[in-house]
Amino acid sequence: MTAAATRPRGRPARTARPVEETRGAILDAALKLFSERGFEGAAMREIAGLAGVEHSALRYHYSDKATLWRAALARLITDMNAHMAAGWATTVGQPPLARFKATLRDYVRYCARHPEHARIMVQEAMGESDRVAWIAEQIVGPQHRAMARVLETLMSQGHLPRLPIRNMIYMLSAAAQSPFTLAGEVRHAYGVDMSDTAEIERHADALIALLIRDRGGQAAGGEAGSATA
Amino acid sequence: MTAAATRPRGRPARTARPVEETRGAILDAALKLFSERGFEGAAMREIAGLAGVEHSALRYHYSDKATLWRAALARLITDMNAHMAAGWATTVGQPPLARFKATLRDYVRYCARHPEHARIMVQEAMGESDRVAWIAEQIVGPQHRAMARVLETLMSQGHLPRLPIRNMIYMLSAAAQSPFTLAGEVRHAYGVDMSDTAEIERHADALIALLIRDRGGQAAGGEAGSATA
DNA sequence: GGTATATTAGTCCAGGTGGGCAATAATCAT
DNA sequence: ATGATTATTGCCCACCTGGACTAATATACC
Repeated sequence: MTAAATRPRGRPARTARPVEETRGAILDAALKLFSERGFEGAAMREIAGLAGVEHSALRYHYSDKATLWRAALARLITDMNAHMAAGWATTVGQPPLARFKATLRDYVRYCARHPEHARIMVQEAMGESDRVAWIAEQIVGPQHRAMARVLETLMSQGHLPRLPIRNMIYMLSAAAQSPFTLAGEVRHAYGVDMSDTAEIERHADALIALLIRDRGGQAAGGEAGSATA
Repeated sequence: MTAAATRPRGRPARTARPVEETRGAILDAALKLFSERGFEGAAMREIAGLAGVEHSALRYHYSDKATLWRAALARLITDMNAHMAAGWATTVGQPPLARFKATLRDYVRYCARHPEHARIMVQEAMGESDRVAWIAEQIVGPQHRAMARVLETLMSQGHLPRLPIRNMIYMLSAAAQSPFTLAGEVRHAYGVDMSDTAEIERHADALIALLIRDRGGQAAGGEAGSATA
């Protein structure tokens, strides 16, 4: 793992590895280990090793462990916003219900590719650390405000069951994330690899069928599977 | 905190504190800290302090950190099985759909009172530790087998949308647990205390309304709130 | 060329970690 | 009474932790 230790000392040649790449590698490693072991469980030295740097480099780029954590999460949400915005752009012109379905499918795909996201949320959502407050303010707040508007519209049109918005949001996101957040459990219990494309699309189908009430009645699972794989 | 440190050495007098009580306190503390900080993040000494013992006592009763973890989880599922079985017994004689609804409500109540449960599942479901395998075999397997039978019956009767069972199970449990697992986030983002009884019942109502399709059409939220608070 | 700066590697430290082991006191079996 | 068992604390260890600090060196700027 300590793939470093061979690089010469001093500032590297401009051709060697651009700073952004180093920073990116560090954030990737941080995200992976924070999500697997939690904030306290993840060791700076291990993050450094996974990123191919010496542990002092972490403290050069990010002064603190807490700062590193915040940077890693900030990049995560930047990536998510980009992903969701891109998906949203491809459905422009379609009717609202179709756009919502497509967005749900897109969100499931995001959850499948970034299971760290939900895992970190769960890990931090307890203790009294100021990280919870940071998450609630920076991530949850804006996200939920945006969702609430869409959900209310769809409820009033009868496409979604009329439920308290907050409960709906939590149920919806949890249902989307669950088998990917628990991918290790699924693998052990069922021998199924949730990163498989077919499994991802099947879960998206299931989520849509569970939520959407179109044609005034049961939405059997059949109509899905349409989107590009 | 370290409420111990004053107790004299040697075996305590029979009147002091029965062994079972000590063991129970240790398991309580372990569960709390494992769920808050993860396996690596939770320190044996801190668990001991919370339980009011010296850290060597942990290694006397449970030889290993891993053994302690397993003991804590074993007691957790014992408690859950007892809780669910008790609830199940109170609905004997009622029609299957009513029993299912009551069980859902009961499960939501359990999730609210034991948020550590789901949190530990998420925390462990990743890494390559043998704890995942243990969970999958000891907990997830039996639980899902039991649920699958019930869900299939209800699907064939049209009370639930017909979806792949596995996806249904993961969506259902996640939707039930979510706001309690993330209680800290909810508190910061909405200022709402999810351990409040009214909130618990409201979430149970929402879950039931989301899942159940009775009368062949939309199940609006109204019909719930019936059960005892 | 010289100087400042950016970025790395490596060393050190005080404190915490899980685990090993002996000491001690209450209880139990004989 | 005595010796074994049980339940507990106290202390030791090698190792790991986050962070502070130093040395080294390639680039950028003058």
